Amino acid sequence: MDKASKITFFDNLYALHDGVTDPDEDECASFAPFAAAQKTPNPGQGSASSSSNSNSNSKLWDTRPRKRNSLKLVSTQGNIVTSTPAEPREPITPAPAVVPSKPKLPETFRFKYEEKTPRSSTRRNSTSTPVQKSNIFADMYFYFIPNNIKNITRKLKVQRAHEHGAFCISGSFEETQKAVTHIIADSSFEYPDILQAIGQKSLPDHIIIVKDNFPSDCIQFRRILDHKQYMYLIPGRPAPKLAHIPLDAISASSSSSIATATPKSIQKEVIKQTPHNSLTNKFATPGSVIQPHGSLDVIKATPYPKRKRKQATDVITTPGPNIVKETPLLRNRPQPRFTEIVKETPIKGNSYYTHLAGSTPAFDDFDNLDDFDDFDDFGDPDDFNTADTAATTSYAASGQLPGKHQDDLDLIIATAKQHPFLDSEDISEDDDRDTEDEDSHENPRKNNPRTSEKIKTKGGLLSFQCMHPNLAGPAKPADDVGTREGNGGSMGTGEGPNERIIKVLSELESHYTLHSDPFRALSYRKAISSIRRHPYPLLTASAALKLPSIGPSLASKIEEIASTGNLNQLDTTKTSSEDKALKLFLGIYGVGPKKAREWVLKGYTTLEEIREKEKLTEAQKVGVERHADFGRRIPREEVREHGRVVEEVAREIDQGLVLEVMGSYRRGVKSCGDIDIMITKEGAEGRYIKLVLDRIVERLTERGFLKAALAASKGDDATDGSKWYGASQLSPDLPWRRIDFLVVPWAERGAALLYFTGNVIFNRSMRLLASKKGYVLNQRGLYLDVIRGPKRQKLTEGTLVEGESEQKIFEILGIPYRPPEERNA
DNA sequence: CGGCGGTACTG
DNA sequence: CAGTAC
DNA sequence: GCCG
Repeated sequence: MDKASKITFFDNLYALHDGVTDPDEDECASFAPFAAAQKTPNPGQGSASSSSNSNSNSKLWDTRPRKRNSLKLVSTQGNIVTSTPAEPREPITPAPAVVPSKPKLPETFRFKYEEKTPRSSTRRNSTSTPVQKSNIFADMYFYFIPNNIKNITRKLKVQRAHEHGAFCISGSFEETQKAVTHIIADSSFEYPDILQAIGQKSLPDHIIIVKDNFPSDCIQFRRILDHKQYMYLIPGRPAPKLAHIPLDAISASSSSSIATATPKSIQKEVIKQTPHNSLTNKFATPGSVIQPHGSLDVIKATPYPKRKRKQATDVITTPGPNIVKETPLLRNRPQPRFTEIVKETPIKGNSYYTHLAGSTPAFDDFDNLDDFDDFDDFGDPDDFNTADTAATTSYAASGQLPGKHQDDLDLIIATAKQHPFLDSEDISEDDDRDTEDEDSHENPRKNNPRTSEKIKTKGGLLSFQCMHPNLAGPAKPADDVGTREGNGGSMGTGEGPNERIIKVLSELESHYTLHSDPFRALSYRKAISSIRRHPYPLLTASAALKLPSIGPSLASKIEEIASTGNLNQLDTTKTSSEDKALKLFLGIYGVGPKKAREWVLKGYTTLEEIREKEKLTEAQKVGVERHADFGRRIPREEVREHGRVVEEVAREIDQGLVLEVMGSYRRGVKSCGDIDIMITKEGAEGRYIKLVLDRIVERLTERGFLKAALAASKGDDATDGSKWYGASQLSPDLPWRRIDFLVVPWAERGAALLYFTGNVIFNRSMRLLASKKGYVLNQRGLYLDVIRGPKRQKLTEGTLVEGESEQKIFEILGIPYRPPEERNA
């Protein structure tokens, strides 16, 4: 069911650093997303700052929204703006051994708040925000480092920690350290930095030091996670003197000796730790121990716990969100030229190759290839999403776009819009143009009269160019600009007013992509695209909020970037080794997010380790062995040669077979990620063709051309979708190549051709177009009247309108035919 | 709160 | 069915 | 993480 699948899906997800909102699984409706609170306006706030004196050096940070709408605290001058208690309050210095009873916080104990985002409340309805969301951090004393809330992100972290029961201490560490149970360090801090920050030579073992993603992870999973997980560890901290204690033992013992929790937390199996562990409890160091499934063992016996358990397990093992620094983004890559000429395929000599071999993922160096094409024409979710973004965003601000990739797509859309057939449709565009807001909304439903006008002016130009295939070609690969290391704050460089923001968000996006949070990554991509189309510098959250695809969370991040030049969350600029490994493993054919993550958690970092220690599926074996090969681009000429060989053999078997090399080759691109070959025959049944495919494969294998099979259609008469994925090699001195055979019924060859020729972005826009007109376009054909039931289930196949001819599909959709070379969106 | 594309093969 | 690929 |  949906619920189930959702849960399992979220199994994959990581607790995010600052996820301002909790994923909010179904069971925990009680945890209102923080964002909601943030949005809520702040009516009477008069007494708030009634604070006063009390210059105790140390205080608790009370970030908790008091009423149900406060927030937006002001950190006037950077330093701890903390609240000052109205009533003078003793510095908190509980005796170490004594468990401090939870102090009641004075009502007036709070930050100063300020109205900051005027329009905010209109955008999202404000959910009521419980003052205390949970109590998982009860009796924990957090000392944040840096110990201030200058940074909005940190501010939020403090706030959230507090909302979940933690005491967040500010002020001199010296004075408060007896109370401190946890040091929450900014991810950019290493152990020495921390010592320096608090002015200590060393730290007692009982104080837990974790990275600042720890609290948010705990909150997300509503458990105190094991702080010893690598993603929370602070680099450089000396190993504890105590011998390492097996987790099992610990969790066992701890689960029984756990302190009580609030009813709610019990319900949620939140295990609480006792504070001030040290003396009495040396082994069961708080946090260290607490395994989420302390209580899971109980559950184990119940019928359904499988999922639960799994989830819990995942929780423990979830690697922290580490930011990947460089990741080539599609949009930054140079646009391919569509010249047929293949001049010396640019294989950056051996360096590229060896680079790959040297355990760096193949995808790293795409920017270096002077001809770039999407690595994976159809499978890459990124491409998909990018396409989506572009497809739905249209022409806006064409002028400002110095040849970005989306231009092409915009063209398609613009073209479509201009087409007579579509004119009557609701092809909307954006809303008013009064503000700086240059954007079009994604799914606007209104038919703005001015729209057509705009299309004519702006779109007119586009549509003109649309007639000229190579529009996007000359685009200057703007990769240098703004990509430079430039630490400088607002380094605008010629590119755009918000390059810095875009760059930072891009890093986050690739981070989430790497860590298998595809939809969050999608949101980032959309946001980036939106920002990119915004011709003015974004300075405040409220301004950013006005852009489409930018919500509260991103808006606050944008403001932070605009003001500080970067994002605290990103400070970890250094790509962690875990991330590198993750990336490496994800690059292996047959290895996806699950496996890659599992392996990383096991501590593997190289292919060799995997090869030796892991049991692999057949495909994965090939993937590991040929990792370097598969990572390499295939020169167009070589693709052609592969095609030739296959065709030759095919013809020996049946003269009537029709073969076509699809994919990026068909689009005329100079180097391809793989080889896609369609096999069909007029009047032939699917079953026959399938038999033929088997024979072809057989022969090619004998011949030594095909080296390995990765996946193949089931023997039975797979009417359609008969396919064969594998590897081929032209000659012993060349790399193995990924090659796909696709058996297609004659009647569907047009749709198949269209679909498998791509590129993804183009496909996307075609689909979008089709759906706007009430069609469904897929790899089998163009359908009309596909009826979907409630649960998005297809009730009716719909009637096939066209599948044989690409041209006709274009025709029916009402757009001019575009030869493959012009489909490089 | 659910959707974010839709389908097929492997184990 | 989950994981992966296209 | 955003949108309808």
